[in-house]
Amino acid sequence: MQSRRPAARTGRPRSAAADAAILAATREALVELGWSKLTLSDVATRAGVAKTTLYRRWAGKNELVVDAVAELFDELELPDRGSLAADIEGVVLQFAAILDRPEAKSGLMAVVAESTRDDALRARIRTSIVDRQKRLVMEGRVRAQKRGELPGDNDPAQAARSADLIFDMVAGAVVHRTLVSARPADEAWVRDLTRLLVLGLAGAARAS
Amino acid sequence: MQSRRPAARTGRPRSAAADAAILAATREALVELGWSKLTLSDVATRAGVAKTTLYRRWAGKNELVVDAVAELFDELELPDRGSLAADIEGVVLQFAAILDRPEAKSGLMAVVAESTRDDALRARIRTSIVDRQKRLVMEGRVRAQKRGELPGDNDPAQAARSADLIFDMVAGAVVHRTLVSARPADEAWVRDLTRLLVLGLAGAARAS
Amino acid sequence: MQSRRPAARTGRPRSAAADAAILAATREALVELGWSKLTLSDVATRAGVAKTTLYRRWAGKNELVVDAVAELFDELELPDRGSLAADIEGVVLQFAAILDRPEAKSGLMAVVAESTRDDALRARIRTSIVDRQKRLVMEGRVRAQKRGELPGDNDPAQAARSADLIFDMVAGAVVHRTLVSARPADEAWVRDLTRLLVLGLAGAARAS
Amino acid sequence: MQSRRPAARTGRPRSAAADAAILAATREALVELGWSKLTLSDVATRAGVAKTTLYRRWAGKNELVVDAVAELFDELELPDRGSLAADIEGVVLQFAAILDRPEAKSGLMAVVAESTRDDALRARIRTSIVDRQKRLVMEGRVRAQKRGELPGDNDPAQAARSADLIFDMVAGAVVHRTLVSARPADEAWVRDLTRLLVLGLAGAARAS
DNA sequence: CCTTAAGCGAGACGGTACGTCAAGTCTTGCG
DNA sequence: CGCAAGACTTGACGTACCGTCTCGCTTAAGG
Repeated sequence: MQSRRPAARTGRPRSAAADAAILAATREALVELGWSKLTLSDVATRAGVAKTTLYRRWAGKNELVVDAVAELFDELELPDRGSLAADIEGVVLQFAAILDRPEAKSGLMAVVAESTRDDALRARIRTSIVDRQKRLVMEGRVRAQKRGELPGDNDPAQAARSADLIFDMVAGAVVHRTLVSARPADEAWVRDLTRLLVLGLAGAARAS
Repeated sequence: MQSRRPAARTGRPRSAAADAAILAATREALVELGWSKLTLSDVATRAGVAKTTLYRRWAGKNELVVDAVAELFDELELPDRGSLAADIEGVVLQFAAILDRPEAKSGLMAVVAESTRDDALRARIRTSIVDRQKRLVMEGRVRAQKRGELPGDNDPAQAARSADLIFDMVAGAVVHRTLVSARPADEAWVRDLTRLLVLGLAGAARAS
Repeated sequence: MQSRRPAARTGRPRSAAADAAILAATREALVELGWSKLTLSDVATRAGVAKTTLYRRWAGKNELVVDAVAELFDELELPDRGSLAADIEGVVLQFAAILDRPEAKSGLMAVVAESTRDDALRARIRTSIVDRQKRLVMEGRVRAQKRGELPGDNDPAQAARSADLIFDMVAGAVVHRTLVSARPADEAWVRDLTRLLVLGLAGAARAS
Repeated sequence: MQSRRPAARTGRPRSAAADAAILAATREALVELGWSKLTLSDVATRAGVAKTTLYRRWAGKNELVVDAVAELFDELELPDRGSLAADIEGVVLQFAAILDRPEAKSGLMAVVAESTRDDALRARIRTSIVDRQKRLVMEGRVRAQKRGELPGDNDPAQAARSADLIFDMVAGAVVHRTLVSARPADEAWVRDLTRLLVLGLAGAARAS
């Protein structure tokens, strides 16, 4: 999660409790203050930790917030609800629920914005957050193929392109709905989204 | 664009040139420095204007950047390319091109992130940027209905919901592709996106 | 009092009332705010006058305050109380009373401090304020000589030196008492001061 | 000299060198710029210190200048020259020499002016500067009494009043001579001042 | 068990930007 | 041309965080 140190074997080991306290304090501060007013001094105080301890483990605000937010997405999973549409609805609702929490709202978009000028940060976001979700898309696709809801992949490259597209559309739609349009991604909306998507996929399967 | 003052007729009038210079300087600074390293002092210097002049017209960094970025979207338009799919492709490519510019990338997501904690800012974003694009969706819908590509609106409320959904999906997908996935929203990708969407709409029209 | 303009005969003449209003407003602001927090904008507002009008007549804060304070000293006079000691006591009490007013306290020392680095300002202070008081010393001396309380001036240069010394001692003592020691220059104190001074002068007269 | 903190034993200790550098830089800036153009930013730069360091130790310009000027008066002492008159002359010349230095001229009167509206500042001036000098008056008085030049104190309250008066007269005269009259408090002038004072004191002793 | 190297808290440090304020100038339109 | 109004440039203000540093103390592993 944080910078790997190459096997320091002597000296006092780092407190494991501090990490958890810091990440929790970060989320708490995100809720209360939002990204732009969050300060590392404040986080350190909340965590009952010195500023130096914090800087020893994270390079700065961006990295810290990525890790703090990433933990929120660990709870995402893909339950088997019996059909492609139901599976999608389930996972999208989970995603929307996470994104509706203020610590995710405030933090996630901000680090994405920062990542437009910081490749290392973008890589960290991808590793810690995005790829974790994309895995769900792949699993859902395989599961739907087993069920016969989607055709098998004749062309693997085409399959990857399709997965990327679906992922951008679904994740993008939820984010846009939640943050830009500022309206809730509730069950009705998710049902409409899923319906449009599944119909599109079905049409594409017929056409190909 | 900035706060309207109710017709002050006495005293020296505000320099109109300064507004343009400031917004241009803001975009320039966004390109070079990105959102988080952009400072109002620097913008003022670039614009050849005093910091106080800047604060007299905008409440802060957020408001300024919204206005600076909003001007980028003024060039969006919906050319008639003969079919719904072609129209969508055309406008999405325009949107993607704007979003690919560094001043838009850096600035837009940052103010969206800020807006999660600032209702006035969100309203400003909506007025200055979002609604301008949504108008294109409405126009495209009407045009497609005239062509017979889409059924007429039996239920206006349902039509609005549908337009909102499409807008969130398309805009969200482009944003997610560009900023999160960090891959270009090029013609091939846009064609795939459009195809999936049009098939979905067609399927929905059949089903209803 | 203010900068002399050499007979402008065309255009709208300057409002004479404005001068008085500005100086009164300056004293009022001195009372309320003190020297360092007094601003020319505020003075202009109080006087119901534009800032430009103020700058057209005074070069800056220092000059304005000198003139505003100088008017306070116009009321000083040397009443004939029948003896040197009584005359001194009378005028010193008057001086102490003026110096006790907050607009004098705040303003006078500040401009004196400024004048250590500004010869023109020092000259203005001397002309407008100091020499007006020193005249009283000279008058008192002559009057005492007429009464036979002091010997005539055999040596005019020595007489001038003596007058200067007395002036510095008396004025300096009152200022120091009032501002530095921050205790009132009341009747008892003035009587002690006068007694010491008159005894000294008498001793000097005997010794020469 | 600055605010006493009650023995903080944790954290990085304050640099002692910084204090000296800041006070020296303040005096240097007073010489070059005078009180009103002295800025704390400039002082910080001269001292090779961050502005925050300066504000951490002094509340503002006034407090800083008081301390910077106070150090100048540390060199004052009362040498035993054998007679009351000679002792007075000696110490007055020292005082005049200090007051003639531009950093004292510029700074001292300004803070006195400010102190008319700031009781804490006046107390600081009194503690750091005034009382240090007044001690010299008391010592001189005792020494003269031992020599038989002045009568013993029958009435202690009267003695204190007398000492206060002498102090205000002498210090006030030197200040007035130097700053208001703007003429040097040289040996001849100091001799005249001392003579008048000693004659007055002698007369008072005879009369009582 | 005892050295020893790192972790740790506290908080001072040099910086940079903030948003505000006052100084003094300039630009309007009105009288 | 005087004047009121108010926008303008300039530059200092005092504050807040940044990320680094210097202390003195604590803590575990390894000799």
